[in-house]
Order: sequence, then structure tokens, then C-alpha cells
Amino acid sequence: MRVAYDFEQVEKKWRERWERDGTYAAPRVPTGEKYYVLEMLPYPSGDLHVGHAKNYTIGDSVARMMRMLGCDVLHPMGWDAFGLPAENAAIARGIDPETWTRSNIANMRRQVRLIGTSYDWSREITTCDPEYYRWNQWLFLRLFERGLAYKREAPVNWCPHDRTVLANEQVVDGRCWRCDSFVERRNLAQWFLKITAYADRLLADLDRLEEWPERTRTMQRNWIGRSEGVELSFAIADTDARVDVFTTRADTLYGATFVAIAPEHPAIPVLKTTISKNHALQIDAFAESLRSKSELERTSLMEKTGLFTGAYAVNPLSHERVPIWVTNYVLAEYGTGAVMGVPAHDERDFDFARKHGLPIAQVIVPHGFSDEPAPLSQAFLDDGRLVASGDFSGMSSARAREAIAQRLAALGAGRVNVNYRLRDWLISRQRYWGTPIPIVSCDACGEVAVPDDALPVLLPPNAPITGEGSPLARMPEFVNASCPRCGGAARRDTDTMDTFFESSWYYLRYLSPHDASAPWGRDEAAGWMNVDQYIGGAEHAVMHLLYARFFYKFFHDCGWVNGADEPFRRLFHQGFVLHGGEKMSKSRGNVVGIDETARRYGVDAMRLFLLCVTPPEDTSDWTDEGITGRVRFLNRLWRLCRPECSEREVLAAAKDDWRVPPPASSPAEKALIRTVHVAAKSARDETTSRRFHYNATIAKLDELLNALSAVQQETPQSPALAYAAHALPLLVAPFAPHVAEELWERMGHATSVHLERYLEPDDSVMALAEITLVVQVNGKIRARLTVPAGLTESEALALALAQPNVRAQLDGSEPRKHVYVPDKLVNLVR
RNA sequence: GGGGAAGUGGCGGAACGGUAGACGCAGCCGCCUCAAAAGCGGCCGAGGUAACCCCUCGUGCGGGUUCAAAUCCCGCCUUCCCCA
Repeated sequence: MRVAYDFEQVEKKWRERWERDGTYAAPRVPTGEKYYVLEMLPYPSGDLHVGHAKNYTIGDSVARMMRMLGCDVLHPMGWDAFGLPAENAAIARGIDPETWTRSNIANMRRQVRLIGTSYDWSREITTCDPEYYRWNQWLFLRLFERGLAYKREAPVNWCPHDRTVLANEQVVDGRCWRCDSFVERRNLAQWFLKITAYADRLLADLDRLEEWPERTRTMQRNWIGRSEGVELSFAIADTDARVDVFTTRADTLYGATFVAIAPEHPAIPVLKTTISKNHALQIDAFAESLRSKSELERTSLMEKTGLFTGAYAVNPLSHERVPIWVTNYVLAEYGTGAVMGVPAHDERDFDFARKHGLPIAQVIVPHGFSDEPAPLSQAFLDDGRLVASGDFSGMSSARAREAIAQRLAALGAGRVNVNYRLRDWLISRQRYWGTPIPIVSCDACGEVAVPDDALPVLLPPNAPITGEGSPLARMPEFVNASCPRCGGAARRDTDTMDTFFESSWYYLRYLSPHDASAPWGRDEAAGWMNVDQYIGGAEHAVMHLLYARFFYKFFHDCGWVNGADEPFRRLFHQGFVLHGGEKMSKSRGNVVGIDETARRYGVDAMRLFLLCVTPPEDTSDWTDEGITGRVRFLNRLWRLCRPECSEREVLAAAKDDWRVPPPASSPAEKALIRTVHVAAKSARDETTSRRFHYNATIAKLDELLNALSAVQQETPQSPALAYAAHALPLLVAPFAPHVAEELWERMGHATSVHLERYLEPDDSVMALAEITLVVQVNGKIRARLTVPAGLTESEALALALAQPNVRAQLDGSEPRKHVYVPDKLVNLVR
């Protein structure tokens, strides 16, 4: 199946014309109603396939619709250009990361343009440009000044052979992906951003993001993982030290039969003073065996194991001595690095106690049960009534939680606390291809900020990128610096930032992309923010979208942005495009590329197919048979509109009137004019409702072509035909922008169809003179009547009762009651 | 294990409590043609029936709410996604 017109030439012509004329340029600040529509900043990985095209087509259709509905639309594009793949290319093939990245951007820019997107290219940003990343550094320093960026030791994956840090995904079965050495965990001083300071707001404000998908909000809630409970202290017997634990179940405190700590727990050195040498050696060996294990392995993959330390902890209320164990499943990085073990009322503790022969002391019984419980065959997790809990026995769990918290507070042994699963954001990467962290380390002054007027700290060229060691650390000309504060010799920080830093604020840079004095302009932000519609994959539901929310709240607190302190008002996740029922991948060899598809069918056909096959949030399947339908659509469109084009003088003369529907002289003409408006209504409503189910709109456009074809055969000179043909380019413009523009021009218009107002659906045109009245008896359809619209209830009822089939179903009896839905149905109930 | 989304013809899907299967793909029949392609017209859930009238069944399964349920509620099964 071939497109019947020269789509290649048509599409190229308009691509260039739009570019030349700046058709889609947005004003500096909006004057009328504004609409900021944004697709997630892409990583320039290389070739685009039709899955990417689907994402950009959805966003572009929305942008074009909103423009045609009269809004000032901001629709920008840029490149998330820092990151590991460029550095890996450098390691594997000796290509300079910048060269590799720039050539990928050039290719992707060409492909994104190829698919007819209406971006304002004057606002293009590239995050590896010093003009961009200097503002990363500037923002980092503002976080640093406010105590929201801090440095501390934290474990990383370390390859001892390559002497480098590995990302989690570079650790395969505990070994380095490059050299197969066993990976170690090693503590390094690293920069963190204090996102936990915003945990409560990030959680609470999810409730206000009503136009985000529920699943995304749920995922963020789970990720933040707020729990209310008590932080309390167990003294380590025979020392002055203590072990802090957090629990949401303070009511089970009397049931604690052990305390479990992480092998890296800071109390271990103190604890060693009270135990035998043999115990101490065993602890060291146990810690050593876990040293190289990742969190994932410890908590999920490995069996839960542990070792008695020989030391005891003292329960702050019962004063009972319980053994302290080191375990693999308690992590030093999470919470307090220690938990109290209550086997009777916690599944994990129950399993652990069973395995290691620890006592199981039940202190909660179901309401209504006796105080002498039978031995448990599994942990009892529900709330109940306390037993064997000193003064608290007999209380309900809920009441006991409060009473125990109060008692602990009075004793100075505990306090009510809120715990979050969310941890501070580690942004240090021991990598080259990223934003240098603008900090100088001075022996005398400590960590000192690079002054604003010395920004950007440029990424030096010709770094030794070999995969061994940190490239910047091996460049003395970069490392050696003078302290901005005392002028003495100092060392530059040789880490670069996590690339999620750049993507946490880029939507603001689009507002003033060339401003050399500020990351963004206040007026521009006041005018354009917030992003009205954000579009991107569900895989970013947590990290990117949480980091961006954190940044925006910080900006808001600094007074740099006004209005709502959420960056993205509405969020839409598009579905994947499969091919042959599988995800597209190079290894499967099932990738459908954009270039090839554009060459075979044209961009308009591709866009229409991607939109029509499923609702945009659903997974869809690419098929070459499926796109046939869209090629036919375009061919029909071209053919049906062109006779009108030859009469361009007539149309030009009637130019002011082309939006006014002519009187219809036949039912087919009436139906045709009506279908024009039905299609326009669908396009408008799918946009303003933010459902974006343009698959339904395209079905209406199919019906419109069917109606047009019917009238053309019947009355080729019909004014209704001219009207519908003239409306068509307007109607399809957001979805198939090139062919629409070409037809529009051929009809004698000198200005772009994309700057026209969309066709306003008119209810009076869509009203039907005759409708089908459905007659039901007891909810089952017994007759369909073609009747004039607007019958009164009694008229409809009389008609319904006169139907022979209805009378037969009523079997001579009068209906007990009836329901009338005007112009729809009558339901008679026997 | 917890949470979320979804199950409709041969296929993708439409129907936001009111005519189930719009529209498209595939298939079948016809027109056009020397022929093919393209195009145009028709048929296309299952069963009953001479029948396109009409009747019965039918939206994963089982209940419920309602004059009326693919749609709302409860339970189950299956699939996908996220977190463990």
C-alpha cells in the first residue's frame, strides 16, 4: 500500500517552512490563556523508534490542539546529555564523550523534527553545555548554603581491580561487569541532598495532585514510606552505650526477645569491650562476609542469617536482658541500623527466632481470648489486648502504644517519632561525563564553595577515561586549586553530579534558555509555570518525578517561583509500542525505526497510526497491516479534498464564509455537515478533558470521509461537500500536520492552518431531526422506532404501546410503571 | 506478601448506568477492468428460523444493586506493572 501523493516532498516542504517562519515560537511571557506542554527530556542514546514517536506524537497533538483552541502554547525540547553511556562509549571505543553525545543529539534532533513536531526550537537546551550546567552548580551552591547539600561517608560499589566506583546496574552477580572481579562495598565521602527534609510535604501534597495517575501517586507514597512510631533506646549491658531502635509497635515492647543490629552498627566497637575475644573475632568474620554484599542481596536474595554477639541489651521498661545479634537483614543505612526482635508479633522476627532458637514471648492476644495463650504456630500481627506486659497488661494495642510512648518519654528512653523509608539523595558520581561539583576542599577551611563569579567549573577536555579510577581525580591540572577563602593550596572535588540533578529543573530553563544572569527569569516563570501537561514514561514515576517535586518546593521556599509549589499540574504516562507482541530491542531484532517508517509511509501516516490504534496510555502493537488503514485514510483525504482545491477562486471569494455551514438539501448532506461537527467535538473534548483518546477522534474522521464519499457520488456539486472538504484540513491538522497544511494552502490560504482556530462544534448542526426510539419491556428491547426528535413523554409512551410486538410482550396487561429517557428510550415494566 | 491497572468478535478497539461490537485491520461476495492493483458497494459474535421480521444466548467466572449493568458494589480466576 502506497501513499498516493508525494508525501516525501510535501512533508519536507512544510518542515522547512515552519522552521523558517518560526510558526511555533512561543511568546516570552503569555498574554492570553497559557498552556505549557512538555514531554520528558530525552537521553540522546542514538536512533529513535516508533515507540519514541508515539510519545512525541501525543504531546505534539495536544500542543497543536491547544494552540488551535486559542492558547499561548509553550512546547519545548532539549537533551539530557550527561550520563554513563557516553562514558562507556569512550571506554569501549576511545570516542570522546562529548563528540559521541553531540553526534547523537544531531541525529535525534533530525528525527524529532522529521516526525513533524511543533517545538519552539529557539528554546532548545542541552544539559552538557556549560551555559546549562553552570546553573546546576549555582543551584547546588544554593542548596549547600541552606544546609540541604552535605557531605558524609557512605558505602559504594567498588571494583578493586579497576579502582573505580560502579553503579548498581554495573554489578552483575556481585562481580564487576568489565573485569569480573568481586565487587566490594567501600565507604567514600559523598554529597547528599537532604530530600528527607521535604519528606512530609512531598507526601502530603500528593493528595493535591488530583490529575496525576493514581498508581504514580501510590508509588511515590510507598517510596516515601512514612510510618509513625516510637524511637527508643536499649542500654547495652555493662556499658554506657545504647542501641536506638524504631518501632511502629511499641505495644509489643515486652515481647522483645532480642535486638538485631547491622554488622556496621557504630555500637559494635563499644560492645566488643564486654565480650570474649572469640565472639569479637566471629563478629568481624561475619561483617567481612557481608562487606561486599549489596543491600538488595542482603535483604532480598540471601537467607536471613545472624550471629549472637555475646552482648546483651536491656529493655527500657521490663529491664529484661535480651541478646544482641548481628544480622544480614538489618541495614546500617536504614533507620537507626537496629531493630528490636519481637518474634510473637512480627513475621520476619518469628522466622529468625525459630531458626536460631530464640524465645517467642506473646504479649498481644486477640480481644476476648484468655491471658494464657497457646504456643503460636505463626506470628500474631493484629492489634489486640496486652498480656504479660507489666502495668500495661489489659490495655488495647492502640492505647498501649500511647501509654508506653509516654512512659518512655518520661524516663528519657524514647520519643514519638516519624520514620521514612525515603533516604537522602546521593548525588556524587565518581565519573567524568557530568556536572563537576563546585566545591574545593581545603585543609584549613574544609569544604568551601566555589564563588558564583567563578562558575562554571568547566569539565576539562582530554580526560583519561579508561574505566580505571575516577578520570577527574587523575588530572592534577583540574584537582589542584587554591582555596577561595584562605588562598592556600586546596583540592577540587573530583565527583560529578547524578544526571537526575539536571532533569529536576530543566522545565524552568526552557523559559529563559539564553539568560546569562539567572537560571530562569522571574516574569517568565510567573507567566508560564506550572507545567500544564507533562508526558512521559511510567518508569520515571518515582525518582525523576520525586526529585523534580523536591527541587520545585525548594525553589518555591526560596521565593524564586510563585503559585503552586508543584512543578507538574497534570501527568500522563503513555503506553509502550510492542512489535510482534514483544518490546522492541536491538537484540530481538524487532525495532521499527522512524527513518524507515517515514520513508515507506510518510510521517502523517505514522502519526495517525500511532494515535488511532489504542488509547494513548495503553500498550499498542506495531503492525504493517495496521498502518494500511491510515495510508488509505490519507489517500481518500487527498482525493476528496482535491476537487475543491481546483475551485480555489470560488473558495477564496467565499473565504469569510467557509466556517458557516450551508443549508442541507438532502439527508446525506445533513449527515455530512453533522459529522464534521461531531469530529470537531471529539477532538476538542478529548483535549480539554485531558483524556487524549484521539483514537476515538480518528474514528470520527473516518466516518467523516465515509459521509463525504457518499455525498460526492450522489451530488458532486453540493455546497455541503465544499464545506466539509474545506473543514477537513482544519480537523486533521493536529494529527497529520503536513498534509493538512498542504491542502490548506491549495485551498487558497496564505497563512498556516496550525495558527487557525479549530472548528467550533455547533449543537444545532449536530441535532438530529429524527432519532431512533428504543422501546424496552422489562429492560429488553422489543422495538426500535424512527421518530421525530423532541417527542413528549406521553407521545412516546403512546407510540410504544401501539407496537404489536410490545403489546404481545405485555400480554394484554397494563405496564406497572414506565421510564422515559427523552430521545432515547421507553422502558415499560410489567 | 502488599499496592495499582486491566479482561468485549479472527485481531486492535468503541460504548464515561440507557440500541453492545462504532471505526479500522484481516476475511468473504459483488461492481469496475482484457487482467491485476487501486477504488467503490455489500456481508462479517453464537444458535434457532424459509427469512435481513422475530426469538434465545452473549462483554473472564459467581453473586448483588437498578426500571435498565461491559459500565456500580462484593467474592473468585487470569494477565500486566510497581514495591517487597
